[in-house]
Amino acid sequence: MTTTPDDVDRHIERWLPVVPGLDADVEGAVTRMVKLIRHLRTVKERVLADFDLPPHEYDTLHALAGRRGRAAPSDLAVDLAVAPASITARVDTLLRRGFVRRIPSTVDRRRVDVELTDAGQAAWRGAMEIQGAEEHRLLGALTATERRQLADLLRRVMLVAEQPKGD
Amino acid sequence: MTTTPDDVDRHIERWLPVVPGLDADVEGAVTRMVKLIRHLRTVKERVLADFDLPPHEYDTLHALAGRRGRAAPSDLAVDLAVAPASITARVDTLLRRGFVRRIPSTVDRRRVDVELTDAGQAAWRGAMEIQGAEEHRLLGALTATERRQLADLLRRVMLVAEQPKGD
DNA sequence: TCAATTTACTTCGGCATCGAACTTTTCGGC
DNA sequence: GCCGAAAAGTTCGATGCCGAAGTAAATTGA
Repeated sequence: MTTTPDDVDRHIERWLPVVPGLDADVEGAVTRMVKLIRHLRTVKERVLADFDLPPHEYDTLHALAGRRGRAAPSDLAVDLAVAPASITARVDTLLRRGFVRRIPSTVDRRRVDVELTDAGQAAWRGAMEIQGAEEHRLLGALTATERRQLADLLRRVMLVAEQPKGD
Repeated sequence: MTTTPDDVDRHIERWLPVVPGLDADVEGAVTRMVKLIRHLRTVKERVLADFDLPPHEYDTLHALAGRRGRAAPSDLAVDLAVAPASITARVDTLLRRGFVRRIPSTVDRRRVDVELTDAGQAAWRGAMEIQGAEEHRLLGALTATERRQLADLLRRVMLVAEQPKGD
């Protein structure tokens, strides 16, 4: 019963007088997700700095690895939820660092696949192996059963988010 | 038992062969948080577009409102987790729209408080009242008890995130 | 009292992002 | 086959952001 309050409990207390209709559980869940994700992003940036990899470059390598080392720019744009123009810029700088190469398609001459080089693969894997340690540290606050519970609750919320509002 | 799989389940299945050591519950929880927050941000942007308010302008008004309509730029920088230089720029444009005014402090002439005007207050409140509807729609997938459960699980994770790693 | 330090904010330069316009190539209907 | 529409990728211009340097004012302490 006597659970320790966190930053978000204080946050909500501070906002209640300003917005009377506030639901502590809804606002609490959403705000905690925002802060947790921001925390993970911050830690990730610190880790990547040691590898001399800006986050957006790492993310691009990561997306490529997820496509088994080869993908079209438009695929990467979708996977990374980023404008196609940004992919062009990212690939340009990764090219200069020798982490990827551009391979013009022979069957469809509009397309130019992007491929991970060995150096790119190595850079990604090196940074990746440290990635996720912080996620496990945080989620280690829960038991295995509770982690499953959390993942399941979030899945049910996700399913609503995936449905367009009009349905 | 036969829960419907969501995008994240497919995401994890796709990544398992690439990263064998993947924990489905940890990765699932984190990825769902990322995607849910992104979804909420997207919807928020759509809502704000109707009010002709770029998100960062709204956020600034929101932070000001949370300080009861008056705050120092440095306070806003902390609340918004943004560089002080960005606050200057944001206040400049809000000034042009008549949503805030700068009030030089009489006691400490380095300080320049930022104050919400009536127009700014109205713009914020107007957009705010629609804000959160989507949060409630998503969290509506759960019962009140489950929402409390979710908030509680996330609080325990938050408490770990708040502690510096060195402890 | 006054010089050194600290604090508050702004200006500046560089980078990443985006939407829109553009080029090239392919596809579809007739 | 051929012409208009669609698609893939790039270029361009504008915007927001940040870190670092700059300015001005207050505080500290000898």
